[in-house]
Amino acid sequence: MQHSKPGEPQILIDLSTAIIGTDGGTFQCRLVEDDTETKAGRLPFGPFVPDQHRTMEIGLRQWVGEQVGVELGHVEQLYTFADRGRQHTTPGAPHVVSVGYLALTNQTGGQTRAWRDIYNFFPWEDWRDGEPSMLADIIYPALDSWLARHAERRASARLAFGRDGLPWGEEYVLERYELLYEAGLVAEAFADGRENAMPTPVVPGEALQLDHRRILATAVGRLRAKLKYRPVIFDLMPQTFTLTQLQHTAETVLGVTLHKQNFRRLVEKSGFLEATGKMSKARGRPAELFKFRHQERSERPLAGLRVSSGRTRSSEA
Amino acid sequence: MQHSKPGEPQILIDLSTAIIGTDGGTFQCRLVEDDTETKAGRLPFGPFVPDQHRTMEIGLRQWVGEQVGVELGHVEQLYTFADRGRQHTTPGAPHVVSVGYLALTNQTGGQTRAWRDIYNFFPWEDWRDGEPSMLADIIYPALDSWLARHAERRASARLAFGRDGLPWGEEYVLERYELLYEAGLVAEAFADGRENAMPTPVVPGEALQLDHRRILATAVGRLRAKLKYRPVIFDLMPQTFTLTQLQHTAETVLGVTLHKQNFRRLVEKSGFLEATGKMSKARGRPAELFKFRHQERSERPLAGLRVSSGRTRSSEA
DNA sequence: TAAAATTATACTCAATTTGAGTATAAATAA
DNA sequence: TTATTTATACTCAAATTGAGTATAATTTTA
Repeated sequence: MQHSKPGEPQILIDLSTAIIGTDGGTFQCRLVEDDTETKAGRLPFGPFVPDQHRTMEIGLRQWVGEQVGVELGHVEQLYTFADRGRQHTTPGAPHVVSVGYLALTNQTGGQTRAWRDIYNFFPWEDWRDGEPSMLADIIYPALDSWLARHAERRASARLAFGRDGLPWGEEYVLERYELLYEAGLVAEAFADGRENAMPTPVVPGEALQLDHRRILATAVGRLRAKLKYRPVIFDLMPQTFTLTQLQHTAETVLGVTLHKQNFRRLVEKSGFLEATGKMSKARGRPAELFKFRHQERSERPLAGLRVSSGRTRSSEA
Repeated sequence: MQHSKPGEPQILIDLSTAIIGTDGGTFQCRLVEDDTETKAGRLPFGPFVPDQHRTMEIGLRQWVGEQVGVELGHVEQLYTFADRGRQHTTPGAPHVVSVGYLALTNQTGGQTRAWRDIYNFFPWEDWRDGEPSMLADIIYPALDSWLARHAERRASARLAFGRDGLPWGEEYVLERYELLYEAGLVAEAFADGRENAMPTPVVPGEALQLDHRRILATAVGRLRAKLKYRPVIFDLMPQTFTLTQLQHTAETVLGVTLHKQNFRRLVEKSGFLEATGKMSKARGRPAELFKFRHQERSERPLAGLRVSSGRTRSSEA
């Protein structure tokens, strides 16, 4: 039939995991600390070794355990990336295919250097204080100039960035990052030797090693989309929490602000919460502490959070 | 770092594509004709050869072109399967990982032996005439007997099959198939040598080679889910079509019947359709022919079809 | 050829959901 | 003790959804 003959170049599969958590109002991703300060960060990753790993998930849990030792909640496969030119490119070396995973955790060490704010890597994704000014100031001009020479990509750009009156779809994180990459506006495009890449990245935002920023973008996009139809948000929460904490977590992930009273209504009606009777002590009126009904996770089929962004934080003030 | 040493077993990546189309009321998948009648069918597939394929999509298009020659519309990656024991298991042979793809087409040769009705493989998924009786007669008793010994899987089974008053979620196609596999109730479980597998498949439904029925289940589940928030249905339609044809296609894919007047309202409001002014000639009152506005595909962000099943076809009669 | 059957399309209407508030309560901070 | 902060309850109009009824334009059949 059509199977590869021996002697053909070896394929190596890397398992890379974007471990995501939140801490107060920050949206965090766990990086590996073993690299020098000067080099770009990286996600925990390692090869899939079929002899040792019965499944890929077993493999990734090994690498996560060895490299960062975070306890994982929800784990899901994201996408398999195999395009040439987005990986280690040592000639003669095996071709590397990377399988990206998303993992959620509720233990974030807010202080550690290893937990980084995800919006460092995608500053244009955080709309909690309104539309980031860098879009109009930097990204749109640069993108438009590239689009002038690539008219065929205009429709994708309009959809991804919500131009011409289209809404900003918070889940199109990957589509936006890939357009910026394609247009040569992010650092990785230069590293990968794209002919049109700018020698200095035009768009603000920190790079990661290899294709790890692409995997992280996939993870954030998937998480934002999933939040709306599955109760995954609870994997990011501590044992008990107030409704405001829950809302802040949702806002942090989605990168938008939500209407407080309607958020409560939605989430209370969903049946996922159980009041503990205890109260939180902070400033202002104490709030009731809730916990997630693990039972219900399998019971209720969908129900999650829909976005209907209230006012922005700035206009609230 | 942690890369695989030379001498470790080779990895081979297979690219397998579920090509899906519809023809009138049937939901079809393209199989390869090269196999003997007695053997189970298979999807077009072949290895990913990095030297020849710049991307996996290029690879899959080659195998599809050579093996079935169908013109593909929308193409999307589904999932990467790597578990041991679900693949060629010749000892010493390279470990096979398969990357499944979904492709949509509007050219289905309804007559050919190669185009098979998808509901042959998943007869429990077709609810257009109401709940298939095999669920109550065969599947639930067998599953319950297995669940008695595997209480930890009960919650998943309730969600997947909509037991105990939960709704039947038409998109959980993969979850249902995998549960049946796990319970040893489908033919592939026996072929893969699961200890608990029944020697004769308990549940009706034709098998496919290798893990191809699993890939097809993933494809159907993804397609059903996607139909609700993206205008992918138009990739299954001919150039022009009536609203009834469009509805039948949606019903065929989703496996449920829909309320006619509300379907019209939804789809007309969506802005994806353009009237051609021409009329179809058939029985009854002629219907207006519409075409899809390709422009709008990128304009409108989401909007698709929500399921709110009307009456079943049987209760309609 | 007229009535029956078939299919398409227009329109209605109540129930529910959503978006955007106002009002009030219970704490801490000035 | 008054202001500030945060939480929670409740309202209300607009939009969407689910489930019809009514009627129009064909073909089939008696």
